This record gives sequence, C-alpha cells and structure tokens, in this order.
Amino acid sequence: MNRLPVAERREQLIEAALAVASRDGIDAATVRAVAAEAGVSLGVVHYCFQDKDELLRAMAHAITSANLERSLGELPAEAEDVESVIEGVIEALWAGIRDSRGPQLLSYELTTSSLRHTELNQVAIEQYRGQWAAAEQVLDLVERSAHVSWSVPRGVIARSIVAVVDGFSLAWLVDGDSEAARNGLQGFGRYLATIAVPASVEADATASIA
Amino acid sequence: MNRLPVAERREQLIEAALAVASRDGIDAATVRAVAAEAGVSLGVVHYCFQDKDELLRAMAHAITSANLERSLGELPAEAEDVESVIEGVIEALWAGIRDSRGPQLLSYELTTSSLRHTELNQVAIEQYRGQWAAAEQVLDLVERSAHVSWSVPRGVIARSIVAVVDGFSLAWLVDGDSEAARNGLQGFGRYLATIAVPASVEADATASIA
DNA sequence: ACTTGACTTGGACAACCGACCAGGACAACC
DNA sequence: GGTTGTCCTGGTCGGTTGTCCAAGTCAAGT
Repeated sequence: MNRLPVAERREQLIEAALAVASRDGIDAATVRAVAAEAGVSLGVVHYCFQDKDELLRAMAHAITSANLERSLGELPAEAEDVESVIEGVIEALWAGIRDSRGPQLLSYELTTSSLRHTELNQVAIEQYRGQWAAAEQVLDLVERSAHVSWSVPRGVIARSIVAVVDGFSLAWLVDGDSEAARNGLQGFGRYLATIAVPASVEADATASIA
Repeated sequence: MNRLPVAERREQLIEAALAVASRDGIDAATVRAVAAEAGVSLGVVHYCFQDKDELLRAMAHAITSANLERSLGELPAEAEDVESVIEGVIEALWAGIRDSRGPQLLSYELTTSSLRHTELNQVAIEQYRGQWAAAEQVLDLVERSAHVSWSVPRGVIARSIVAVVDGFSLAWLVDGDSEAARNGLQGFGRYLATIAVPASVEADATASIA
C-alpha cells in the first residue's frame, strides 16, 4: 500500500474510525475494523496512535467539529420578522440532523461512553461546551438578522436549545418520526420568538457597528 | 448457596444486572460480572436465561418499569392554579431523576445500544412508548388537579415533555449542574401553563363523573 | 552505492468474552 | 429409602479483543 507521513495516516484512520462507528456503532470500532476500513494492516494503528483510546478521542474531536461546522455552516439569514428567521434556522438545523442519522447516534454513544470510561473523560463535556457555544452563536445570528435581543440570559436559552434539539433528536432516532421532530422543534421556535424583544435603535446601531 | 426456584433466581439476576450496569455501565454487565454480583456461579445465568441478550432485555424491561413507577408514583396534586400544579409535578419529577444518576445514564446506554444491535430491537421503542404514555398520564393529572384542558394535542405535548426532560437530563449528566436543569425544566413548565386553558364547567363535570 | 530513518507487515500473546457440558447436590415424592 | 427432577458447580471451548514486536520495505540524504 501507499506510504504516508504519520500525520496524514492519522487523519485517514480517524476518518475510517468515523465511518465504521457511524455505520455499525461505537462498539464495532475495534482496532482491527478500523485498520480494515482504512485498508492498512493492524500494526499501523498503534504506530499512529499510542492507544485505542487516543484514536477514539481523536474521532470524538473530529465528529464534534464536523457537527458544529454542519450546524453553523448553512444557516440562512434572509428574513425580516423574528418568527421567520427562527423558523428558517431551525429548518436548516433539523435538515442537517435528519440527513446524518449515523453520526448523530454515534454522538450520543460517545457521550454515554465518555461518562462511563475515565479514558474518555473530557469527550462529553467538550461536546456540550461546543454545542452550547454554537447555540449562542445562533442566538447572535437571530439577534442581528431580526433586530431583536433576548429577555432571558443567553446561556440559559442556549442550554435549552441544545436540550430540546437533543430530546427531539433522540426520539426521532427511536421511532423515526421526522415530521413529529420537525413540528416539535418548530413549536419550540415559536416559543423562542415570544422571548425576543425588539432591539432599541441605539443598541441595534451599536450592534451593526461592532 | 441457597437453592431458589428458577423464577426467583431470574429476578435476583435481573437485580444484579441492574446493579452492575447502573454502577459501571452496560458494557460491564458481562455474564461473569452479573453472576459474581448475585453470588452465584457462572452456569446459573445460562440456566435461567437462554442468552445474555435475554438477560439484558429483561433488565431493560425492569429499569423501564422502575423509572415509570418512580415518575408516576410520587406526584403531588395539592394546588389550585395551573402554574403551581405544574411546578410541583416538575419538582417531583426532577428530584426522582437527580437521585438516580446511574440508572438514568443506563437508560440512555440502553437506548443507543438498542438502536445498534438487532437483538435489543424493541427495547428503545418500548422505553419511549412507556414514557410518552406516562407523560400523557401526567397531563391528565394536571387537567384534573387544576381544572384545565390543553390547547395543543396531548400526544404532541407528551412528546415535548419527554424530549425536554431527556435533553436537560443529558446535559446534567454531562456537567452535573442540577440547578441549571431544574431551572430549565421549570421554565418549560411555565410555558406549559400558557397552553393550558380553563376547562368549561360542563367538560369539567364530565371529567369528574368519568 | 550505501546508510539512515521513517513507515509497514503479519503474526504472536495474554486476557476476556459468551456459550456449553458432565456431573454433583439437594428436595420432593412414591 | 430409593427415585426423579430441579438446581447448582466449576471447568472447558472457540472466538475476539488490545497490545506488542521482529522483520521487512521504501525513500531520502551522504
């Protein structure tokens, strides 16, 4: 097979691990399965990673980054009233989740595994810190697009967004009812619109400058 | 050791499996670990259960039942206005979750495992069917206690309740912030109060009779 | 051309897993 | 008291896992 510098080989193995774990679950991501998926022999994995756990941690970091980029990447911001802006954002967010069932399920497997095994200690908290921060960025976007501010602390709203998205996603993973998930999330979106207040001209101008 | 009829031995093994899995995670619930926890020798497990999967399915059924009884068991219903009723119900619900971290985490492990392994096919959907039904019963209770009805289909609200509770519980499992979880759930409770409408005297009388 | 260092190979190892079995122990019944 | 059937024991088996290693391969530098 092709010879690759260790850094590139690492990336390839992370991608292979992601593919196996997304397809067949985190338990199926054995060293052998990952090596086979990447088309390399067994020893290569331990040449690139000290541990299997180091590989899993790298994989977790990769999927977390990918999820965040996917969430923040394709957000529309072409609307006037708050309701429409939020509706569009949620629509895009949900479409991203719906089209990545395997990775989504893998994220939850990683969270629970992290909470059980000390070797993956930091994985779960990093996942959620990232998601909470991303939710706050979404709030920023809505603020700027619809010229509003929030009557509830941003951190509190961000935590609620992540919680609601997690909850409806889990239910959708279980019973496959996309329509129920979409409706539930849009219902939450309409609630979000009720806690948005029109931004004062001053504050809005300041926001535009900054 | 004591000799027990197979039915009682099964119950004991299920309890042992529940203890091991709640303490150390679902992966730690090996046949050997369960046998050791129950204080019986290895063969007993396969004498009482055809498969390891049959044991896990029985364990899943047990924890699901336990969760539902815990949720529905200790619900207060001594209040007048909707807000207070909902607040009390959520307080009791959250207290139950907060005091059972291990089993709670195990429930999510069971859900994800069920979605990956065909042998546990029905576990997740049964979990959620039970929770959705329980949420509807909670809605009934609030209806009767506060003399209201709901302006949104009960099934939709029930799914939202389960989703929100799941979401905040997961976040709490990750970062341990009980206060944030409690506040988030109470915030959702105040929203629920806004979609409750006073029941007509007629409807209320009918409900009392039935 | 030859050495050096980076990368790869495929097998070996101990540990653990679920499953299985031959036989021992015990209580109930004839 | 002997028999029958239920329950328990402890070991064994094949398979899978993570980890390690001696040897091989290849490109780059001298």
